[in-house]
Amino acid sequence: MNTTSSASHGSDMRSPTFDVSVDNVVFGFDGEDLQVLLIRQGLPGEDMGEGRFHMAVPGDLILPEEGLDEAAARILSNLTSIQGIYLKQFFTFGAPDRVFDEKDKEWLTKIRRYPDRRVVTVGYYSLVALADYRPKPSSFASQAEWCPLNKIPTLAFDHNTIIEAGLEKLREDVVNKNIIFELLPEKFTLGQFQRLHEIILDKTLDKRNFRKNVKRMAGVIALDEKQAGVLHKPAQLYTYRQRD
Amino acid sequence: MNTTSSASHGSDMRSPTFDVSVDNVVFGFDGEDLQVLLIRQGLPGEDMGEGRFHMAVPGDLILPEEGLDEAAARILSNLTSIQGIYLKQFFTFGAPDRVFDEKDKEWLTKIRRYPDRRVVTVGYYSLVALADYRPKPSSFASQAEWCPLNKIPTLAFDHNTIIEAGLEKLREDVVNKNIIFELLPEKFTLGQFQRLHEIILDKTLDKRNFRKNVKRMAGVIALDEKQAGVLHKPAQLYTYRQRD
DNA sequence: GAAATTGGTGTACTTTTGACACCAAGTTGA
DNA sequence: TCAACTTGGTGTCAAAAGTACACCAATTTC
Repeated sequence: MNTTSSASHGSDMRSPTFDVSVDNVVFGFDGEDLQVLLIRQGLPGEDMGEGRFHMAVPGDLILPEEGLDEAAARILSNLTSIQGIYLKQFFTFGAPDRVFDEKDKEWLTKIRRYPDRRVVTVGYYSLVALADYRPKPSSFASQAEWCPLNKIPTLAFDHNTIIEAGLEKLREDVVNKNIIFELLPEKFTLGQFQRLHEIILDKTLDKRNFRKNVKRMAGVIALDEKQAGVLHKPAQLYTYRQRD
Repeated sequence: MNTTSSASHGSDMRSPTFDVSVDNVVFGFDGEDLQVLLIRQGLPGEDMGEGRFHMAVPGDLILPEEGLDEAAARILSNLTSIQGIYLKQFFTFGAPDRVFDEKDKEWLTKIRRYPDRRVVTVGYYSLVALADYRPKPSSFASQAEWCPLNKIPTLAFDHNTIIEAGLEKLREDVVNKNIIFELLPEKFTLGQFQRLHEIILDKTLDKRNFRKNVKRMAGVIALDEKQAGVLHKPAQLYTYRQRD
């Protein structure tokens, strides 16, 4: 029984040591495509030749006195200028072999005090309306870029898995919670609204049925305003206000 | 920027140290009530006077080479005799002040090598049909007991919060996934089935409408068998087989 | 055999979902 | 200036799902 340990919150003296990180899958919608924010892994001044470094989802070790949500918000505010962005914890990844690629191990050697230490990472996703918020122009932001969902390359660690899981969770939440408006700009057209649904749910929707549902939706308000500067019939603009 | 750290997976040398644990909210249904498995925190031979120790949800630190699911399964198999129980990760709790009660701190001093180390815990829930599986009679199981959902006392750490969150997740999953059968014995009555729904969803359902829905449900099969030894009209038994 | 308890059944109405086709208002460029 | 292109915008019908509702049946206990 000593070797298998207790189920009553530890009655032996083993003491594994872990790092805990937060990885944040930032989804952005520009009215056309759904994109994910990626970071280039490289130190300033380093040779960034093609294929020498992985891209990764933004993330960091949590600080000693920092909560998880707090860490996720910090990581995000280091990259984008605007605060108050929607953040949601969705899954924790703790496989012992999360780090297996040699490039990733090398990278950890450069930036971590204990590069071999096992890291358990808490996955968050964030939602950003790209029309409203732009990446912060800073030394790190210069390494960040938006990547369309269907063009994501092989990433560092298990980050492809993390994005996939985040997207899956986003899908569920779009159906069950009221979060999709976090991806829409303040003023949006019903075309954009429908396109966003279609991308996230990965299926085409009937235009008339979709609009029928929007009419039934609380909080979606038609504005006295139309799109301008588009090369077709301008669409009416709508906005969303949380109902009480 | 040095003090706030990088968002590209750590470009400084801070190295916080954490323990990572798994806490498992085990739900059991006995045909009447929904119950949660609790553990009495105490070492063998210790004074277990009332109020001297907290109860807690079963949990343990994860082992150095162990995955999260694996840890959750180990914790559970140390308490119940049967394997293959449904397990699901639902949320990770990492507030810096998760341990604040003096009794809890004292307890950690007894069982942990580094009792002051911050612990991030990954919450799982499990589903058990009590008619089929019984707690394992072992030195630890003797400290475990089933507690009805509405009679849960003040628990150790943030375990009341963890149970609440687990129940909330269970609720969602009962609606959206096909998991409720994990709580039902192999043979069950429609009365039990409906009662289980009512407890989990916390609302009463119409009997006739409920049964209409069950008929529409794939995988629920009426058996050629009736309840026996009950003090009222015996009910027909049903079973569930996952459809292909 | 009466009382108590849970099991078991159908119908009518409302709401939601899903399928489906055409004209309108702008732009571009021949 | 008009034809071609592109997206915006609209209604109806049928099927499915949800909701409200009341009575008799089978067993046990006393």
